[in-house]
Amino acid sequence: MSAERLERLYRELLGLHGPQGWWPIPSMAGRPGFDERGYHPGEFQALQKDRSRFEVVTGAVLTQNTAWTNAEKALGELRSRRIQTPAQVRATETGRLASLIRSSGYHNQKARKLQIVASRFVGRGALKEQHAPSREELLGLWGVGPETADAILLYAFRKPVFVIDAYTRRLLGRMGLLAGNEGYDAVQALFHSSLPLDHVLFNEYHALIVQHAKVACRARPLCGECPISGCASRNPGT
DNA sequence: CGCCAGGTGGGAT
DNA sequence: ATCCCACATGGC
Repeated sequence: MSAERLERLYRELLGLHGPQGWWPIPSMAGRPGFDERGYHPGEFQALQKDRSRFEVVTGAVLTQNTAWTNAEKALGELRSRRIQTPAQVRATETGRLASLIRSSGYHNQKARKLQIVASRFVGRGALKEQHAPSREELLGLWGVGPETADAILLYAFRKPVFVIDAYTRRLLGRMGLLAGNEGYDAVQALFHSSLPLDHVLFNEYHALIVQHAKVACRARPLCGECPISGCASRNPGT
């Protein structure tokens, strides 16, 4: 079974890269006007948790098919303009929102997506963990596909759902664990049936896959740098 | 310059 | 159901 291979892969990635600590809200430290946590001094503490959670939701949309650094800049723009709550995102004129998140790419589409997603979370308690939306409800929102829905559930609401992305497919494909034509849910089922349903584990595991895909299992793989055992793709090339 | 980046929706087949 | 394409910016 692939369960052992997925368990071993996790241990190897963790040993290789160390804990990743996703979803860290990106640090704005050093930027003018921000304190060491990226917030202006004296911000209302009680709202920080909701803001932080909503920022994770926002980040999940902004990073769609986009380098995280570009999404992070857009998040910084929203933060510096105090557009940090669902109501504030919804109330911002769409064109202005788009210009603020320009660095994330697809900014016109993403501005629209953000306002739709924001609308779902407007209202008291809407961001509380016990009020987490269902996966089906998220998938019903225009602009939210399976990866974004799962990223929101896992990283914002701590639900044990494994996030499948292009990196996951590439890595597992090269390891010989995927044929290549499996759909999203089938790949996810591989993880769900092989591992304990633990949101901390899934959080760290997905982050480790991304890190490994960035430094070794790249589009052009650096197999010489990669000690992962049993990978089928340690080809002669490169 | 070309390729790649933590996808998704819509339209054609 | 499954391909194909538009959507867009920034880093290397």
